[in-house]
Amino acid sequence: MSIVEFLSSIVPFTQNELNDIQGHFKKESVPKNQILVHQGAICKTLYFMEQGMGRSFYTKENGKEITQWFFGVGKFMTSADSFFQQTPSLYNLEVLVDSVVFSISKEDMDQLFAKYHKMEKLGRLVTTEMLTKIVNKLNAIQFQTAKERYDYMLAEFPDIAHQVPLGYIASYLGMTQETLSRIRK
Amino acid sequence: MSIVEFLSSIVPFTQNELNDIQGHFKKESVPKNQILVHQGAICKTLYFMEQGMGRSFYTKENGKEITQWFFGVGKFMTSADSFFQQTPSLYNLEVLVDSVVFSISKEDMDQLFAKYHKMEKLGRLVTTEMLTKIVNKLNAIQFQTAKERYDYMLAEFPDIAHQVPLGYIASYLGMTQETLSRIRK
DNA sequence: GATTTCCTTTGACCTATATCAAAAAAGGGG
DNA sequence: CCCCTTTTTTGATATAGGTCAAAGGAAATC
Repeated sequence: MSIVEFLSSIVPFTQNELNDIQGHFKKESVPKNQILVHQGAICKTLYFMEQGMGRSFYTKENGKEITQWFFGVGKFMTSADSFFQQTPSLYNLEVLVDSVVFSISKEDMDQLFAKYHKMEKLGRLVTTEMLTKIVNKLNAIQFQTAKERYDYMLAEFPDIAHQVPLGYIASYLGMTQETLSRIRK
Repeated sequence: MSIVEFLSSIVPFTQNELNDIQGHFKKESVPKNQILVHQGAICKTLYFMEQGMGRSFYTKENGKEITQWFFGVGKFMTSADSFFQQTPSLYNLEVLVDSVVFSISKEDMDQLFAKYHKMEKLGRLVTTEMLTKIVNKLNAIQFQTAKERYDYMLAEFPDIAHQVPLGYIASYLGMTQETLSRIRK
């Protein structure tokens, strides 16, 4: 899914607007395992995942990695907090397979928000959708058994669930890899 | 904090705009324990808490109530999902003490979003802030001990933490009332 | 002020999941 | 195709927090 298709699917931009907006995005190929943003750095770029997949994760004091979110095709990938408030990112942003992304800087994005009311609306809608998803995850984590949480994962990220190491999923779901391994049977 | 003060603190509206916007909100006094939205109903109204406090909660099959969020002075109170997507609410919305709210309907809100680019921006910013807070709660729930979670609660809702029944807080934090009681010592 | 209802604490026991350790399986590069 | 690394599975043991039950306190109602 191209960024133009994505934008159009949410808010009805004119062709001219789409051209202008698209001009602010830069298409990039990113090789597997590349880190787009490091924990502690300020995230200056928003990415749209055209092809591939990624995750955000942080490293605990004990060195263990905790996956915080997965990003599939057709999603915006960023450390939302860090990008929008320009504060140090709590997470690393990593591409999990060879991917193609469209990137845009904070300044350009702000410009688009300011220029197009419709873009601001799109921003609001996308943020609302993200909010809903996080609430879903929260409910899963807080009130469901390990087994049910895995089912939630399969439902939320069907395409991703079978393509990443078990440990990534386990930490995303707030359980150990051993537990997840036992559950899958 | 009045709604006008709140709006102005986020986006610089003109006096005319503020007057127009304020005209769409209705001031209401709501008595303690009143339910503003019932689980399963579509939430048609957004509330701004001028005075008082509230919570969202749902009732599990076994009859137990789970608090999902607390709303203090100067916050918007709604079942975000239900309000923005007009889908059945997963939660009840309840006022915990005698309160004063400003209410606005979905239609009026959409009108304001459409009329004022700045309002759309405000919507985006408020949603982003909420997103950040939910992520914080998620981290607390997922990776912290019961003791640390209580500390998070005290930090996030200092004014509310000491004014509501222990059970409300316990379920919000994903633990039993007994556990929370033991922790507080 | 007494009574009833609600809220909080305490105690004994239990269970899901964590931890630690190691074996088994899968995958990738030369 | 083999070796080395990474990932997954399995086993044994430990523990935070849950569950159930009941006693104390507090506070609303009459």
